[in-house]
Amino acid sequence: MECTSSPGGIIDVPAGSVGYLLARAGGRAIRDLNRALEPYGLRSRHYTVLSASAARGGLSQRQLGGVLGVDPSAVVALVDDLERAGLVKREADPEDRRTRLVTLTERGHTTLARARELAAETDSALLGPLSGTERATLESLLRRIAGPPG
Amino acid sequence: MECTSSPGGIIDVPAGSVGYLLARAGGRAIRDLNRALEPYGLRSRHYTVLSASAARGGLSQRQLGGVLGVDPSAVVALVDDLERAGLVKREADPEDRRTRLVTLTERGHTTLARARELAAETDSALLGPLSGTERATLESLLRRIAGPPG
DNA sequence: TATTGTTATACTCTATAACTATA
DNA sequence: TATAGTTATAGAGTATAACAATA
Repeated sequence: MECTSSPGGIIDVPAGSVGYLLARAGGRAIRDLNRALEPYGLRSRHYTVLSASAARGGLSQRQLGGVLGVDPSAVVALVDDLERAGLVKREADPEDRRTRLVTLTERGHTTLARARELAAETDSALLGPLSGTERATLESLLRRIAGPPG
Repeated sequence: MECTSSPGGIIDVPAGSVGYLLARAGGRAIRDLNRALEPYGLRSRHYTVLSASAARGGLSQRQLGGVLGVDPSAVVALVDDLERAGLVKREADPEDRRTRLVTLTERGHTTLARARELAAETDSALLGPLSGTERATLESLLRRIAGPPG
């Protein structure tokens, strides 16, 4: 009977453990990023929406949901938050009046830049125990298994 | 403007992306395992409780929470479910009448064995794109960053 | 008829505080 | 007083169905 309080590491990992380790590390990554973004009134989901909108320049909400693997109804709430904070605008699509193109405001771009820094710092803290090449290896392996959204 | 429907892979990953990839892969792992366990009326959290209880043989609920990184109040609900399903028992601790030792029933052991198989299959499916050595590398890297529970 | 955005709803997960019985 | 278990509750995340406007 050793280390029952376990304050230093993972002791009992179920067989079939890689999924468990992924879920645990992923949960930690989200919690850490949420904490870092808290002063800006944002959460990690807002950051991904902001980032995807900037990268594509005027995505519809349906496209946002597809790219990020988020349900369209959830996208509505996230864009609501960002619009209320003045970080994005919903603009009319001249080609289809059903869709609303999400674009970043100037303030949205500056906030995104700051959020990127915070995300990079959070990543560095999480990956602290790993060397540079090990981090690259991990990212490469994760990209191959993370698969499509959903 | 390429692949806006993105049915084949992750296209727009925010900078500071390893955490994002971890969260995405971890979410997928949990969803897949939950789906596999559904016919048994269990979810992934039940499986970890079952597995940890078997490995240590008679853990208190407080210890379970510590080992798994789950809040004690959540442990109560999980053990309630498992006890109702006849998979675990709450036994009196002869040394401290406050604590209740969680142990597996015979049926709990057989169910755990089956759940282990399903978890291993789920892991294999998730890690399908990776070779054996790559899987080992991934697991090793994850163990170093997953850190203590919580 | 199909699709976009939207609302409403529900269930899981997580986290916190407070209560009880024991220590 | 401190701890183990428990209860209640609230928030975030996720998923589904249905509806209005538009295609």
